[in-house]
Amino acid sequence: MNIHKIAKLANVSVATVSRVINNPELVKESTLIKVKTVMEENNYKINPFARNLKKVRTKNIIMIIPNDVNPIIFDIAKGAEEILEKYGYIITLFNNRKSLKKQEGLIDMIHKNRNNFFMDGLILFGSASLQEGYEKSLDKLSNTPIVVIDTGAIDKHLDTVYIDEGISILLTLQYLQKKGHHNIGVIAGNEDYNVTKRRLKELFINSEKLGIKINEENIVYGVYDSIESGYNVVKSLLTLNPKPTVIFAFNDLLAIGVMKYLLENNYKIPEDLAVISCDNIPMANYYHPGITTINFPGEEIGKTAAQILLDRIDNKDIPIQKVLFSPTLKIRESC
Amino acid sequence: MNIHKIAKLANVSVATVSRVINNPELVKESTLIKVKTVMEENNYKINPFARNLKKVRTKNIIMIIPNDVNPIIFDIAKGAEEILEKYGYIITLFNNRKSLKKQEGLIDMIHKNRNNFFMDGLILFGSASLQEGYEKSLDKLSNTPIVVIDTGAIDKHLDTVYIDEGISILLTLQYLQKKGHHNIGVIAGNEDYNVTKRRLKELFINSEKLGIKINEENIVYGVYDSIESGYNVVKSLLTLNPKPTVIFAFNDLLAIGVMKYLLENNYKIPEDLAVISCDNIPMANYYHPGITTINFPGEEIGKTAAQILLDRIDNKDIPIQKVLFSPTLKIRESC
DNA sequence: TTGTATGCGTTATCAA
DNA sequence: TTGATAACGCATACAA
Repeated sequence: MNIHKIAKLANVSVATVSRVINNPELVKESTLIKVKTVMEENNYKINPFARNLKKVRTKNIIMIIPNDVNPIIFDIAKGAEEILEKYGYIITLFNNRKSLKKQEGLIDMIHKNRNNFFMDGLILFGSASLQEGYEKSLDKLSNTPIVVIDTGAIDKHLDTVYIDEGISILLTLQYLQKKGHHNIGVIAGNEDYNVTKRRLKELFINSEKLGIKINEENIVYGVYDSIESGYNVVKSLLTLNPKPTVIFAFNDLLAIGVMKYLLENNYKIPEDLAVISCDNIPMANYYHPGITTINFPGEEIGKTAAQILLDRIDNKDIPIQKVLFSPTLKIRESC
Repeated sequence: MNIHKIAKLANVSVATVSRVINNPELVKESTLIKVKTVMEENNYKINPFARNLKKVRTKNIIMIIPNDVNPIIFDIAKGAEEILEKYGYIITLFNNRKSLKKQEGLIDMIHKNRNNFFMDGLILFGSASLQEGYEKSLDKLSNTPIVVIDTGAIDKHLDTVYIDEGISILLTLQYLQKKGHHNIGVIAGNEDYNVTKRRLKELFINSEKLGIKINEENIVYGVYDSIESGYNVVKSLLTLNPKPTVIFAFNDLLAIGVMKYLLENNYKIPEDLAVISCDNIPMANYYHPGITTINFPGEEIGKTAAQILLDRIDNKDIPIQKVLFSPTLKIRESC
């Protein structure tokens, strides 16, 4: 069923049918009703391929997320939605697990997939998980409006909502110092992620600044989306001498793995060993004991990203925007 | 930059350029190289709108998920991926939070969005969350191959991979009986979900069969994706007289909310009060104590769904397939 | 091995 | 207020 058949059935021209769809105010009431009835009766649906061949806005925003675990994503999506829906856009979360499994660069995945998806713009969550050299891949997407939500380094060429990891680390270290912890065990996430490198760099800078010493051997690496890795890698930190008095995990999932191991082995948290981390996922509140963790203002971040994207869609020539968000520390029982 | 310009620049016809893209084996080596070079130099990208106007297979499968929480989804997706990727398909998780917020029927959302996305088929997870009357909406999608993964009632008209809730409930009750529990508190999920109705029905059938009495007042309702609701609604069960000796939550998130409340209030689990639930999300293993829960064979389910979908894409006229999967009980410390 | 011509379903321009 | 028709970019049957 296409526009021609509808036209024939309604005894009008294709142009009139098109007007009924796109500019109904230009069509006489009676023909409008007639055509609409025919469309209804025949369950006519517009063909987006043909339509977009004429370069009409799709009103679709796609948000690419690098993994299926970190729940801050949904807060961000919620915030972005709130803004975008005012302008008639639909936001769709797009999560290609396959590309992750294959260690394919995120951007290359987008590039490949964009041929298969309509969109007016892209919110790209987590250059954090992008491999080195992704900037080159990004060029392929030259004409697509993109906003990056980034916990790693600031990219020069793109609009970016940036989460200040320096503050995360500083807040954590200051709090630990205040609590009297001098010996910190660190469980970082995937070694090759920008966010990991960035946090470690900030860790060195800020610990030096505060006069806290963190030995190389006190740092181990887990996998961000694997609770199990937290469970496993903490063991090596417990063999250190002197033993750390607190474990700083780079996200809540790692922290949960750590705590499970500690609880199973009859450690009291935080008395025997404290735990602190980043993300403030809902589970951080409902684990027992509750997890002290860095909170990122997800909804605000989403709203800002959406606004910037709309600006960019509206006018490709405005200057690049960078917005910085600062996290806060959510204190619970684990530390 | 389009196929015509490339043709002109390379001094060949559009047909040849098209062949370079789609049937390179039909093109002479030297022209192939020449055309490819020109395409490269001009950063030529195929226009998917024009291409799909010609009804080419997109090799895209979309999996619609009803909410962003239940992690079994990712197991299923993993299984489905494994099969689909053999045939060159890409599976994409598609999660439209907006439609959920608005309580819009899931199918209506798909219908609206399908105009904006290319796909050869659809894996529809959870008629569980579909509202009554969704079958009518489904008709709109008449021509799209669909496989439903369903924990609720079997739909007559669609290929379905079905999870046997009768067995889930039976296994749970048998285990509780064996452990000597006669007074069971039940925390069901959203009252209007098919999966909830189905489980409650099975609960009545099987408890009767086993001679276990479950009073109406022992059943309260939470919200599947809200840990907090589990935390809150368990309170009323604790005021019952006699007090239940075990809480049966309809999913792990609810169970975690329950356990958080119990642990905060110095209940010993399972000595003072046991907890059992459904889903076996990773966190069920890493909560402390570990949660005894019903395990669904997610990967197997995904593989089966993918295979059925491929069959359907291949031949629209084969009879409807129904496959039933049985869950198992994963015993940990909470019960 | 390559080229010509046509159709895919829609929108937009122009004329009536 | 409506209609005829030319694009849009690509794939393909047919011809050469």
